[in-house]
Amino acid sequence: MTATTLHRPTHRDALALLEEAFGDGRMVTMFGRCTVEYDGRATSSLGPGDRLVVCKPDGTILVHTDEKRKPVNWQPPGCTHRASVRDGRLRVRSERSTPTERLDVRFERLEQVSAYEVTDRSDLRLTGSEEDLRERILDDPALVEEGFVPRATERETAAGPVDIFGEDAEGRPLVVELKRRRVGPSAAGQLRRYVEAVDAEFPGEGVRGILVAPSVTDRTKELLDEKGLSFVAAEPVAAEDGDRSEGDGE
Amino acid sequence: MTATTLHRPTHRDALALLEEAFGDGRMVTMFGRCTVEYDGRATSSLGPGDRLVVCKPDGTILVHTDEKRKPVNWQPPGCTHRASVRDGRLRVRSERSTPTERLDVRFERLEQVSAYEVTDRSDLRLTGSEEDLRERILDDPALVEEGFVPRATERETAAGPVDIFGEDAEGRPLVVELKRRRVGPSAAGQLRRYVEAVDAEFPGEGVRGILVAPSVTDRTKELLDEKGLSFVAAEPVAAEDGDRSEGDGE
DNA sequence: GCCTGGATGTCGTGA
DNA sequence: TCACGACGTCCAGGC
Repeated sequence: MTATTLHRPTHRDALALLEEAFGDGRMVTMFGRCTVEYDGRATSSLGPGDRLVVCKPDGTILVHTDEKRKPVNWQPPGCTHRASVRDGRLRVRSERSTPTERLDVRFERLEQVSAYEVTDRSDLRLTGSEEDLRERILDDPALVEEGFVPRATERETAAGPVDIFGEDAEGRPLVVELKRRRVGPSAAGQLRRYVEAVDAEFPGEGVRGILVAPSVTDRTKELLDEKGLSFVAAEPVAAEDGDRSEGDGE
Repeated sequence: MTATTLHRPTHRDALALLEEAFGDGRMVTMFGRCTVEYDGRATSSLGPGDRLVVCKPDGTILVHTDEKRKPVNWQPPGCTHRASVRDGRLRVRSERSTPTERLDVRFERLEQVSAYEVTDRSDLRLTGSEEDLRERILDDPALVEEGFVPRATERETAAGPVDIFGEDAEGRPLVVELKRRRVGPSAAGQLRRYVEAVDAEFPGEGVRGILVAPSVTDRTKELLDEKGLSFVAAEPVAAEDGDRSEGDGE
């Protein structure tokens, strides 16, 4: 892990560092007054302003202003970065094909350039996802309803894969759609399509559909009722029973 | 526009710069070996590794590895950043309420800290959006079909606002759903919901629905056909007729 | 504040 | 490669 930084570099010096860093897979940040042109899936133009530009060795480029979580401009992984000096400005160009996309950042003034070497990595562990909800229900199918017997996950249907497919206490086919958080009408439509597809496979068997999520919007509940579908409240992680006090320390 | 940088600072020096920068609204970057803990809408834990951390004055914080476009951890705008030294490590904590979310970044080694002052701004101009497609069609409704007469945009229905509502050459109500790029089955479902809602308003008038997009997937085309809906190919920006030669210069 | 739907969404997975 | 759906989606706009 090292960091190399140039403060108010000449374009020539900045160019040398950029080419070196792009070549040996270092991460780069630039800060300065620049314009940005993008052409690809859409087309955009960003007038002069102060921005932070991040270039990653996997081909990602991010242009950040001092607001918002999303970069104002970017390119996804897989792009090729090149730096050059044109008309007295330092230009960083990032391109890819399929789809054809190009991003040009032109600095009229560069306050700082840094190159960082990344050596240590470690993977993220995340809980609270839809997969956690699925595991929870497979552990305890009664969370959906008494007597529910899961038979398959991601079972293919004409309308796409069903999250959990099984039988209810009466032996009727049961389609379960999972959502990790509060849902809107689209989930009701999704479940309806699945139930119709499965119904076509098991005519006359009275296929049922249940949406499992922490909660649903009012409109969604109406839609479910109209279609003869059900909602069951469940969270991807078991709710805590006690409240925690949270101080500043550890 | 200024940049202040500390190379391999002591935690004490880094803390002083962070507090100063958080206080006067500067953007901050940090690079070093750190762990990250998040708890909020989900829960995650990231073991030690080299990362770039960006703190914005609007309360955004981003933790980037050397891969991917998305930060591995983050907080959205509106959070409060605080820095402190705990157990010999520099800790940056970012919190918000509604929902309650907390992010802790703990540096065991800090290679560099920088604070940037952002003064100049400029807004992004973007073309190729769904709104551009709408304007194109309102300019030339025959792009949808000969004789189409738009009557309203964002017209409210029981299923939500319809992109363009109008009449066909026969005077029948026509619902137009716009998508700026190639679409999947969800768009067919969305259009179907709109058409059903409008059909309930104009019983017996033979309400029609047309999906306008650059292209659709095969499955989506099937779904549209099943429901008696149509697809018309159109791009948000007029396609160029000639090919451009693209050199490296300007 | 909640709800809704677009996005240069990004990202993983499977065919 | 494309299609499809999840995501701590983010985000603007309405109410």
